Amino acid sequence: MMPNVAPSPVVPEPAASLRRRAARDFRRAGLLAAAQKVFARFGLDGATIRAIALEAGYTPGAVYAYYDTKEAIYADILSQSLSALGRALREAAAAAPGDETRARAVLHALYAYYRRHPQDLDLGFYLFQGMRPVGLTRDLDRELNDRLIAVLLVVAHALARLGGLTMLDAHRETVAAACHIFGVLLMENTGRLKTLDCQAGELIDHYSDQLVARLGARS
Amino acid sequence: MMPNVAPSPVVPEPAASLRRRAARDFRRAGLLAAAQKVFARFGLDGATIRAIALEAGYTPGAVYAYYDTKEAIYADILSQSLSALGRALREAAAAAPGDETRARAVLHALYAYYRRHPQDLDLGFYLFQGMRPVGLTRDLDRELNDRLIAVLLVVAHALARLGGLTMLDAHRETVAAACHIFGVLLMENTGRLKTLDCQAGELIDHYSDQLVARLGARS
Amino acid sequence: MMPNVAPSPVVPEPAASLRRRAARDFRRAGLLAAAQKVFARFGLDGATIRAIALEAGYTPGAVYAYYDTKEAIYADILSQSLSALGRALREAAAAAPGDETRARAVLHALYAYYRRHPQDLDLGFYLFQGMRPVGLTRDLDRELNDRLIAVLLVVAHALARLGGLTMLDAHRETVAAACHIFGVLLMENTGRLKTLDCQAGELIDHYSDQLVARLGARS
Amino acid sequence: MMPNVAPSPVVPEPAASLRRRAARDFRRAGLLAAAQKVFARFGLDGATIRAIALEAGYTPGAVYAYYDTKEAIYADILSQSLSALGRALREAAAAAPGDETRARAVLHALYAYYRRHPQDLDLGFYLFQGMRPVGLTRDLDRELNDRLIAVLLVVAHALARLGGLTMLDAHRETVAAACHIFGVLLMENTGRLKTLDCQAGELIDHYSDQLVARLGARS
DNA sequence: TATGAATGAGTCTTCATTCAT
DNA sequence: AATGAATGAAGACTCATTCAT
Repeated sequence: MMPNVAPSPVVPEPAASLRRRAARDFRRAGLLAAAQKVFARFGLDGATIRAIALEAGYTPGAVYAYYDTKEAIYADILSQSLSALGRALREAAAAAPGDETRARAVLHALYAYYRRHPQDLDLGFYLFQGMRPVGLTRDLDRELNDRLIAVLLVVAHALARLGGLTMLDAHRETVAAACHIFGVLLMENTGRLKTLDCQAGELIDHYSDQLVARLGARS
Repeated sequence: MMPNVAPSPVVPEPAASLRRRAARDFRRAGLLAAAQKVFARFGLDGATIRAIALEAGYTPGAVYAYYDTKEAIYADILSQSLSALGRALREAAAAAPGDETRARAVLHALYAYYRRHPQDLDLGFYLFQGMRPVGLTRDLDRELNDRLIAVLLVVAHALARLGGLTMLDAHRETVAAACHIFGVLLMENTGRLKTLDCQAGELIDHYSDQLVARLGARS
Repeated sequence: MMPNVAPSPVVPEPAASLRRRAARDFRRAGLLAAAQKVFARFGLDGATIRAIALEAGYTPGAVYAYYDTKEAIYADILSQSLSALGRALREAAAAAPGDETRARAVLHALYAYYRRHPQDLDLGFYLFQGMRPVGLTRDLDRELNDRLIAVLLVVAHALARLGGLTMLDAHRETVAAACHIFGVLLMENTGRLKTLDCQAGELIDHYSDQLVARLGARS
Repeated sequence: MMPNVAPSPVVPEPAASLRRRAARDFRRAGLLAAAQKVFARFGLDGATIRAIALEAGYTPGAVYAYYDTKEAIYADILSQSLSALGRALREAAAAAPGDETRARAVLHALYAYYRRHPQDLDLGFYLFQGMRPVGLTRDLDRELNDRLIAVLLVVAHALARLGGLTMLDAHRETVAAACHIFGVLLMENTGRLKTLDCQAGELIDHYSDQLVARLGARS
């Protein structure tokens, strides 16, 4: 599940093996990039193995040298997505001058990331529901979960600092905020927000304002 | 039964016709129930015509005597769902003694309904995105939208009363609350909430408290 | 196969039976008319039993009280069509003042009939090819053939008179002319004539001119 | 075989690729042959994807590796047919010593070709009517039309030479002749000619005689 | 006589996956 | 490692026909 990082072997690998492994990882990365592209363009339904393979310059059969299953590709995409999201949040947090700004920035970054990558939300929520006939392995699911927790930790830290909260309380606020943001994104992506004549950005700001006010008042 | 007399269209239908119509509606309802069951068990993807037909004790072809299209079945499920939701909300509103209680009750009812019917949320959000290649008819989409708006109106009324809001402001608060609730449900249904060690009910209550406090303070 | 003519019984039928039979024939005629209408509007492929039944105000099952098979309906349509064509030809022949005019008129009538009823040509040629897995009964096929011969006899008479031909020679010329006319119709109906920038009417006239000139010169 | 060297697009293809392409073409040809066989045996309606696939020794899905669509197969059959017809006509024209003989030979070749391939006429006329709900692409239709025109040009040339006609007049005569020949074929293929006790060959000869006589007299 | 519910065999088409090469 | 041919199971949908009522 962490295909980009070569496992640190206890005994150093022979050079040829290393080279091969590196080459393999490189090609796998290309495949993944192709999958992401296809996925972003055509969504869950359109992301067929054939389409991904072609985008990557392969034939369908070749894909199975790198991934056992279509779901495995999805999982890898999601994994990458969570990494990217983590990076985006950390950057947002780092760039913000004060506690209040940081809290706002982090929340907005969470929204902005999925706004730019709407399909990733689909993946995250609708592919890996755990009850799927052919879902992910437990290991995979757990790993993705851990990754999500790590990501949200960035938010929690920002909120904890702002409100002087315990990490437990900050966690609760973070989850609540995440729910809100994902809810807004869901409504937006499915066109309901337009139907209801509301703007996603305003809803997010509104929520941020309230949250920041509430937490700011505590300290 | 006067079989030789053509029914004059103004007078009530002959008994036989009525009976037949009733029988047909009954079977159609059975089909719908089967569809709902299949749907709840296997999700959007698993709800194939074949599966629905078999669940209802039919062959696939028979389904088309009742619904022209797979989407039509979905639409009917969603339509029924929205009706039921509307009823639930109105009951909740009616049963509540005061403004504050009513606001809380309505929000909770919205949450509770979809908690009991998780797949209906999928339907609502993922089938009728409006941008699907072969989605619903425009008419159907509009009808369902109108229905959703009508349902949310019950919430808006409750919030307006509580906070002395204009209907426009109440609408905005309603949409925000809906986003929150749907976000919580999304996280819960996909198992994320358990992973993150949070309880949906608490999140909803938390939000309600805040909202009620905020609106209650205004009046 | 001659559903419009009640068989002359040796012993007179009881009145009730007669009435019933007449009623039945009447309804069967309605069905046939509906079939013709559907057929003319939607062509071979579109003429489903359901469509025919609905057009006639029946349900699909009812059709089978009058026709054993879809093909039987087709046969009946074709039979009627041949009758109508015969009538048209005889009228054309009767109305024409001289031999030359009559020959021309009859040929033109043949063309004009199928121009007005293009689907009947389809029926005549493409349904009853004799090699079909489920075609017509031998009897039916023979009857239709006899009918066609009778129709062409009108043409043959006209040509015989004009050219002073034996009936055998006239028959050959008739068949040749029929081939030509059907060929033109085929090309026209399938859009080839437009593609090739020719006009059906001119082609027919051209052929008539030549034929009349040739035969007229003999006598 | 130099598998590590990417083929530079200008230089000739590597042998392996060529071989594969040839193999593919071979199988595609096999599929086409199967389609033609099925088509000849069972006609338009009987030529289902399943039947074609089975005849070729494939499963239905495999067909789609070679043809995107059922119509595409039809189009290919027709295309091949038109090529073969063109060849036949050119050969007939080339082999004939004088103008008169050539005109006769070409007309007869047109007849003879479709006599040997009766189903190709069906295809030509009944599949590509241009008004079908889901017919061919415009491009394909146009291409096939152009091909038909090119084929008929061979006939037109022969007639023009014989009669000293302008190409426009020759074209008209060609279309007229084609109508006649197709009409005869239609009557023959559907068994009407036998019923009417006529011989296709004689009809064609008769028409040729007349035409040749008429045109020959002009020059 | 007519209904209308239901069947069953069929239509084209898609696609993840396998496997010999 | 990669190909690409092929499978097999599935998808939605159609329709002539049957049959209990």
